[in-house]
Amino acid sequence: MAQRQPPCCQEELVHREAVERVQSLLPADEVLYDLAELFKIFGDSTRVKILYALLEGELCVCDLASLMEVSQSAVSHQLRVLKASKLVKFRREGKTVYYSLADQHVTRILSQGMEHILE
Amino acid sequence: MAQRQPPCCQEELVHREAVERVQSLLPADEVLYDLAELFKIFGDSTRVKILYALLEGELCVCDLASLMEVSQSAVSHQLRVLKASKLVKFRREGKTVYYSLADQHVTRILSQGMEHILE
DNA sequence: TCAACATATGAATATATGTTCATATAAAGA
DNA sequence: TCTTTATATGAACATATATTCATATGTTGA
Repeated sequence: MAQRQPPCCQEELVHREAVERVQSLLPADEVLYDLAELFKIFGDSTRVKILYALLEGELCVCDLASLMEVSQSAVSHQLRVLKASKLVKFRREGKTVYYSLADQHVTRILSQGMEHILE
Repeated sequence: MAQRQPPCCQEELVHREAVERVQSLLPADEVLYDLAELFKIFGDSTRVKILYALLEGELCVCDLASLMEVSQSAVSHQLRVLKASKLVKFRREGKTVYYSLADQHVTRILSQGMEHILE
């Protein structure tokens, strides 16, 4: 994580003012770390596909498994991740567990990303 | 990737209509894959920090290195990734290379993510 | 052309993470 | 209670990826 590196921009004032200004404006490292962790969740095609599928409404685990074309186990593991990040919620009905999106952020994040891609 | 799994939801119609409907609405696998690849870029704290820093304006590589507290090499490697995803652009001025955000999507994606986190 | 600096990049390494396999838990019905 | 079905989870393995180190490339000025 940290490092000590050979000279870089030794000319004293790299662009000191700029760097200091940005530094004062940057969110705390912890926040940036959490943010990265959030995006990491979206950074897997199985999970993205699950999220996209849930845009249409709730689905049970095996519905998702057949959609994804991955094993029930894999889906379940991923749902666990999504659950932990509060991106999805679930309700149990007998043996079946139905998952759905937790809030609107998922929709917005997905569509912003999609916009970038489709350009 | 693929799999053949023990019975899951054998009861014939999992929720066949729902699954088929969602299936017809889902973007192509390739698109979903690209989308995940995009988010993967945001899923690293060094890169997120770089992007956040660039929100304030252009910075050179060593400015970024000192902000990030990582080596010049590490920053450069990450800038390469960001460049490849068209999230940042750059201009050269003598020996110095200045990076800046490529478009507004970065801003929007970051802020949507931030909103989710701060809840 | 040579020296110095800013940046880029290849190789190696360490770590993170997704899937599979086996199995556990939970609910329903006989 | 026993069985079946749906889901969850732990361990192991394979792959992906971020950083470091060494070095290359590109630019400026002497």
